Amino acid sequence: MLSAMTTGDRKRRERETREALFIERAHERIREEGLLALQMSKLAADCEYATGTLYQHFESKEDLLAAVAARTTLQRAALFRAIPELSLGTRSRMLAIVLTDIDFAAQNPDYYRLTQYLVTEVVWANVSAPRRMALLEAGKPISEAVHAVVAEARDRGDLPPAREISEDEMGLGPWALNVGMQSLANAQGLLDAYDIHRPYDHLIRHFHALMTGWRWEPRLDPDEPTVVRAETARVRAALRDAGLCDPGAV
Amino acid sequence: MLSAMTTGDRKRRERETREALFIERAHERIREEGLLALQMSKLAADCEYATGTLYQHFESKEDLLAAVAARTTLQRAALFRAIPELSLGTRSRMLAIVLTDIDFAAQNPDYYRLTQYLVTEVVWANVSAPRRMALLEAGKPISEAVHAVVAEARDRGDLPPAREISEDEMGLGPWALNVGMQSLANAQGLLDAYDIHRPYDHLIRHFHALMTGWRWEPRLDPDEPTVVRAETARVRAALRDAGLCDPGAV
DNA sequence: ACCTAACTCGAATCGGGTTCAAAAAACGTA
DNA sequence: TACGTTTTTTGAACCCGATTCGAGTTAGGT
Repeated sequence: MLSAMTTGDRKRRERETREALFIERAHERIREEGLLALQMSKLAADCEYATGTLYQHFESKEDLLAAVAARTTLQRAALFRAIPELSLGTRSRMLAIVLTDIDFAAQNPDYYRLTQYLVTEVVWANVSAPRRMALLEAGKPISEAVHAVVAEARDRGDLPPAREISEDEMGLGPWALNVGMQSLANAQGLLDAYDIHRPYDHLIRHFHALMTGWRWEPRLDPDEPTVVRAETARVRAALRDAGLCDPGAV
Repeated sequence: MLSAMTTGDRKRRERETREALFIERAHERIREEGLLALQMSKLAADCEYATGTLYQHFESKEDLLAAVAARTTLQRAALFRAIPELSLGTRSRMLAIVLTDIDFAAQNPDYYRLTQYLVTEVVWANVSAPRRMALLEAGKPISEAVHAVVAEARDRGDLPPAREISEDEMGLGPWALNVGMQSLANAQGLLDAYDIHRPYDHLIRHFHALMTGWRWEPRLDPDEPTVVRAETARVRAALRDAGLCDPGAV
């Protein structure tokens, strides 16, 4: 009885290790050769397993991709955990969240492309329900961080009391702005066609406009480039001091 | 010589008609059965042509999808042409642009999904250069409308004079907000997980926050639901009067 | 040592996008 | 109108890669 349980445990552990190996290697291959080049049989061979074994872990290729995305989302989400505790004003902490996301996207260009591809109906339809949930779940800490900062801002009076808008709905604005800018920035040739460069600088400025529009104090004019840049630098420095930001980030 | 030219013309016309037929039918099938179900050989058979003939018009399946998207983008873009001439304040005209887009998305749910799928690196890579350009080109009238409204707002003093931001870069904010909200709203189960409903109502409120943050007059508090709703109704009415909006829209 | 259940293997299957050699049509010429 | 040449159309064959599944292997229990 006891032995059955422990050997059972070992097998489960081994299974998880193998799954992690598949996910890890898949991510490497995507980083190196792109989504296009990823092949199930090649990946299996790479890990020294048969194709069929790979399919014991993932119902489909899309399912595997979702697992890769979930793993990276977990890493990404971890970056946001400590932000609500930063010794910065609430509005600056909100900026910290945006900057953290921008930097993460810059350092993991394939992550956004993968996510974008995944949530496409065609692809999403082939992801198993548990993995969909895992992916959604993995992002929760981010919205929790946003929620906490918004709630504190209201408590402190930095943000007017809610009338008909919840914390999450308030966070939806910057979230959508972020996602949208990532999409536009990633669409090959799109922004070039409009002669728009450095999209993330614009993201930051529009973010400030949005916050100021909601009367989040201290208000900051998005059209004061010097002030905007100074605030960005200040918050980045705070992130760096707290060790929440790779020194590599611009 | 003359005859050669005229018969050549006829052939070109016939070719274009056939291409339009393919695009039209492909769109129908996508509407009815979804992107997933579209098959090149089935589509060709549906139009009573051989598979190979279809490939005389489109280099690949993705190329065909881009053509479908371009056609719909042309229709969509046409809706924006007359907006700068509307007898509304500049800020309300900006809202008119956003509302028009929301309504179009609501009436053409597959259009956004298709576009989202198309700009994915994996898919975009298989679209021929001319069609990519055609798709980008098709959207130009939209950015021209935005450009015109922003320029007029500055002229009239509704919007402070540009410091370091062009008209297009100003329009980038609402654009990103729109695209982002569409993405989030389309990602099956995502917003539900955060208990967020009616994403487009929030889009409108965040839009107002963004505009107010840029000091676009007359400023409007995004957290005054009554005022926001009234303004939405007013602008929708103006669109309807000008015949720029299907009466079916909410 | 043997039996059985669970797992692993990879060659075979399958589906659908894409190609291409043959057939048909269109065109120009005598 | 008949004939050679070029262009277009055709759809069965090809190819690629995701997925499956029956044979072979391993591990646990007796």
